[in-house]
Amino acid sequence: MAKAIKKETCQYRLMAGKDAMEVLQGKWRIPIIISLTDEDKRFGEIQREIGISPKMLSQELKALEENKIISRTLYDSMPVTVEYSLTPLGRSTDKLLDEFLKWGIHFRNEIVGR
Amino acid sequence: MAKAIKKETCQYRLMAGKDAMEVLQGKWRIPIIISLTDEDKRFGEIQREIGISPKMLSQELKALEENKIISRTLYDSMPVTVEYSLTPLGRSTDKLLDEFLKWGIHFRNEIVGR
DNA sequence: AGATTTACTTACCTGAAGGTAACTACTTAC
DNA sequence: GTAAGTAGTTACCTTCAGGTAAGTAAATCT
Repeated sequence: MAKAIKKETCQYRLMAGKDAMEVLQGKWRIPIIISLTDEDKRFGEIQREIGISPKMLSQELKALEENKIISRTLYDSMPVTVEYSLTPLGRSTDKLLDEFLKWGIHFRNEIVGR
Repeated sequence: MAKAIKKETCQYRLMAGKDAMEVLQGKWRIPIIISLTDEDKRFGEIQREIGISPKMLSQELKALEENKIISRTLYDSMPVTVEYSLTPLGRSTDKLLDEFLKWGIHFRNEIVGR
């Protein structure tokens, strides 16, 4: 550990939380990952599924690619298609995602649904 | 389900993700919850621990209180102190928090630490 | 009476996040 | 050749999250 932050301390947990948030933060990162959890998808498919503009999608896909969460594959087949898929690191969010969604539903039942 | 979104569909998961993000989003929500996981704390204690300005802390605490994640208790003891603590709903983030932090560490090991 | 501590609030400012609309480039279908 | 679908890019604009700095109010210490 570079800055001598011991495991199990509050400071260590704060650092871990910050690290995770940096990658997953924002309106579109989690939705994109959810969308790609089902199956690999093309640009237009993601766009239609989560209702994002092409500009934002392009921008967020680039960021996720830089962080090795997703990968872009170009198929120079019929009309030239591009497929996005989760990398192993992207797939490693599955347990987190699961708890995240479970809690979202729990919260909705407690608060949103009064 | 008001809008007839079936469970297990992608749209349902997108909704759950959005719900959770709305509450947990931002630079300070997760850090505040982490800070209060250890033990109940006072305004100044949280402030010093996570390095937040009084304005932001006050603002975020109010938002978390409105969402029933934390509760504020006034002790009109010695110099008048205020203690913030997690509600049961706040404590219900424990598994999510755990996976979140685990993943943050995993991500750091994979990417940040090359 | 003056200084310090606790818990805030208020006013102001800046940059990043996100949105809209229009345009590009390539291919295939008609 | 022109329309339609793919996968984006570019320019511009608005909003809001977050930051800084200073002020307030009540009590306690000295």
